[in-house]
This record gives sequence, structure tokens and C-alpha cells, in this order.
Amino acid sequence: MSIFSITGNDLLELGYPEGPVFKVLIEAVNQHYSAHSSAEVMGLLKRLLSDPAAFIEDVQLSEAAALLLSVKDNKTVSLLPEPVPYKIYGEEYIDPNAMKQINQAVKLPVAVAGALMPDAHPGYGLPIGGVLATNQAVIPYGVGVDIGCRMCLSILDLPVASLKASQETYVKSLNVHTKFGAGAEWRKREDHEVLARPEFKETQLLRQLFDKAAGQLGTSGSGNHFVEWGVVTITEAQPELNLAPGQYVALLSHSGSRGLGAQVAGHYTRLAKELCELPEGYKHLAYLDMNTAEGQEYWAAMTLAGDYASACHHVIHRKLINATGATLLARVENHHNFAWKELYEGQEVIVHRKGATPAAEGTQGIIPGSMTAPGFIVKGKGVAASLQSASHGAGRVLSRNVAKAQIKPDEMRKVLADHGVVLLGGGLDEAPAVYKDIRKVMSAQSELVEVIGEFTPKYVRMADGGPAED
DNA sequence: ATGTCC
Repeated sequence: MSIFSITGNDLLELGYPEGPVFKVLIEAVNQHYSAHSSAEVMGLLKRLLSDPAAFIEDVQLSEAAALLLSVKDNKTVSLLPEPVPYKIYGEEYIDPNAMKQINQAVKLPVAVAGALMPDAHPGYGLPIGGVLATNQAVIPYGVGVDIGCRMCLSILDLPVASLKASQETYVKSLNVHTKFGAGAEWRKREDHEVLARPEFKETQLLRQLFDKAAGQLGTSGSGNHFVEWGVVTITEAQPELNLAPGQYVALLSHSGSRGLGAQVAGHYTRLAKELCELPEGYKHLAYLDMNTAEGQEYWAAMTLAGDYASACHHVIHRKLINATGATLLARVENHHNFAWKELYEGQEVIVHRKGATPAAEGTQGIIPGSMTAPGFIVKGKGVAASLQSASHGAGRVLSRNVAKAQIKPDEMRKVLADHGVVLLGGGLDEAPAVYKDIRKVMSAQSELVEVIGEFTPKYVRMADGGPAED
């Protein structure tokens, strides 16, 4: 007969809420159950956690059961004893810390299903590249700080030869009509109907944020955001895009909802943490009940931030297309940090995509590679196991700090020159070498999306990189 | 991601 004992880690693994119940339960089990098998005790502990009321008169476990019931009354949320189903795509390319984060998210009591995309890397709460479906709950950090961060591609009627022949015009258009950097605002403000939205008058938060949003309309921010001219190659006729096979000049942008979305995310994450107390290590996953005023308020603010992000892209594209005198032939755009109401196995769920491209059957999207690697125009296949999602890019392999310490400016210049790419701004932390191989990432998700076109960057503008690390 | 704590 072996002597068996449990530890606090065992209880954490089982999803027990941290607190006095730990000490009481460890003592009770080690005193009264040490002669039982590990499997027997674990089974008992699972039953106790899922239904403490059934143990309230149990000789050995009544105290623990009472504590568990009072914890529930005190709104500390208990995790699921078993995770809901989730599928990982391209596991061999994914950081273990991102795996750990999706493993936590699928134990939330509101979780319905999850998925992890092949470009995944760690984030706050849900990993970047993480997808989570929940029941009647929205997780502000499941959407992310940059609410509505999205891609927008305009395919134009300009001759491809003009890219080289009129290099100066294209480069100048980026310098004149885009604005990058944290806090960047246009001195002469742009206009767009999104600024007339009633939501800007309906909460104190959005009233406060309106002026900054008006100033930042049509700016791009910093980090991995970009605006670039390049070449779209279509190999087969695409009726949905109304495009014949061939090559086209195109404009591609990547940016989000700027200060507006960041402040909305911060505000409602703080609120969610107050209303939804989760165990240690899970707190960034705090959620709002969709059937409360707070949940509905976040949803409205998130929707506005998403539409604002779209408006920013449209302002940028309008100005750059005007600068070249082009005509728009086709446009593809998609959010990749957002939450949607969708059906999963017949149930309405809230699908959070934090750095993941919507890929419902026939839905078009853009998955960028890097400055020197192609991006892909894709059409979703509607695979339920991925919650109808795909990656939102190649994903980083080097952190910003490591990149700034390791990559030499001359190496980066050479890679750009070898690919015929002109870069305005941009830092070592955005060098092509910091990204995974987009072709490997695409093959890891070939069952999720069909590629219908490629985009190759030529003239790229980004925010100036930060200072190099020592 | 954001002028890095409303």
C-alpha cells in the first residue's frame, strides 16, 4: 500500500480556486485518503469541485465543501475540471508559452471551444493567434489591445511597369499621405462618417476619446503596422474579385484603432477584472457577461473601434489612390483582432479572434508575410475545428529586444536590396528575419484557407524603429 | 498595441 498525498499544484491543475480551501483540503486528503490510489483521490476531488453541495455532509470533506460554496458566492470563478475541445495547427512552429495560454483559456467556465493558429505567440490572456468561442461572455483581452486591427488591400488599374518607372511618385505618396508613430495625429484633420456615430456621445469614455480619434483618423501607429505599394499576382480568374489572371499594382495596409481602441480595451479589461475574479494566472482572461450593461457597453465600443479602424484604412487608401490617379478594381479587407457572434454546433457563441483571420466558407482575407516575403489573398474553407479561422500572418520568431540586439543594420539593408524593396522608416525589430517562414505557416493551414492571390511588397512605410538594445 | 496608470 503506497502513501499518497496531494499538493497545491495538484489542486491548481484541477482548477481549484486559490484560497483557504487549499490548506483545508490538503490536510483532509493527506489525513484520511493517503491509503487510496491517486486516481481514486483525483476523481473524488473532481466531483467535489464540480458539485460541492453534494459533500456538505461528508464527514471528511464538509469543511472544504463549505469553503468552495462560499467562494462561489463570493464570485471567484471556478475553472472547468476538463478543458473544452481545441485544435492546434502547426504545433511545431508554436512557442510553448502560447500553448500554455490556450490551455488556460479553454478551462474558463464560459469556454465552448478553442483553436490555435500556426503563427501563434504569447500575448496577454489569450495568445496572439488564439481563437476562443465562449457562451454569452466577451473577454476584452481575448480581442486584444488593438481592437479591430485589420488588413486592407486595394487592387488598382495602374500598369505594373509604373512601379519602377514612377518610383518617386509612389515613394513620395507614402511620405506625404501616411503618418506613423505612437500618438501620431494629422495636423489637418481628415473626415469620415464614422466620426458622426452616435456611440461617441453615449458613454463618458467614448465622449472623452472622440477628439483624439478625430485627430488620429487616417494614421497608422507603430509596431508591425505598415502601408505598402506592391504587386498582386492572380493566377486563376477570380469571379468574386472580378479580376482576370495577371499582375496588378496594389496598396496594402495593416493597422488598427489607435488610441481609441487601446483605451477602450484598457477600460473594459479593468472593469472585467473587477466583475470577474479569476484564479491567479488567469486574470487577464477576465470576461464580461453579454447579458449585462457592461458586456453590452463593451460590445458597442468594440464595434465602434472596429469601424474606426476600417475608416482609418479607407482614408489612407483614398489619399494614396488619389495621389496616383488610379481607379479601384477590387478590395479585400478583414479584422484579425475582434469578436463575432457566430454559430458553433448549432449554438450561438462569441468567437474571439486575437491575431486570427476569419475563414468562414468563401470569406476573403489577407495574410501578410513580411517585407521580403509574399502575403496571400485567401478564401476561407469554413473548417469548424479551427472555429472558421486562419493565421493573421507569419508570426514572430525573434522578440523585439532580441532582434535589436542580434540583427545588424547592414544585414537588413542587404536583404531588402536583394528583394528590391525600398523601406521608409522601420527598425531592426521588424526585419524580415524576425518572422517565421510564411510558406511553412501557409502549408500548416492549407486545410483552412485556399490561396487565391499573392501580394509582393515593393515600397514599404513603417514607424521608425526604437533605439537599439545594448 | 498604446505617448507605456484614469
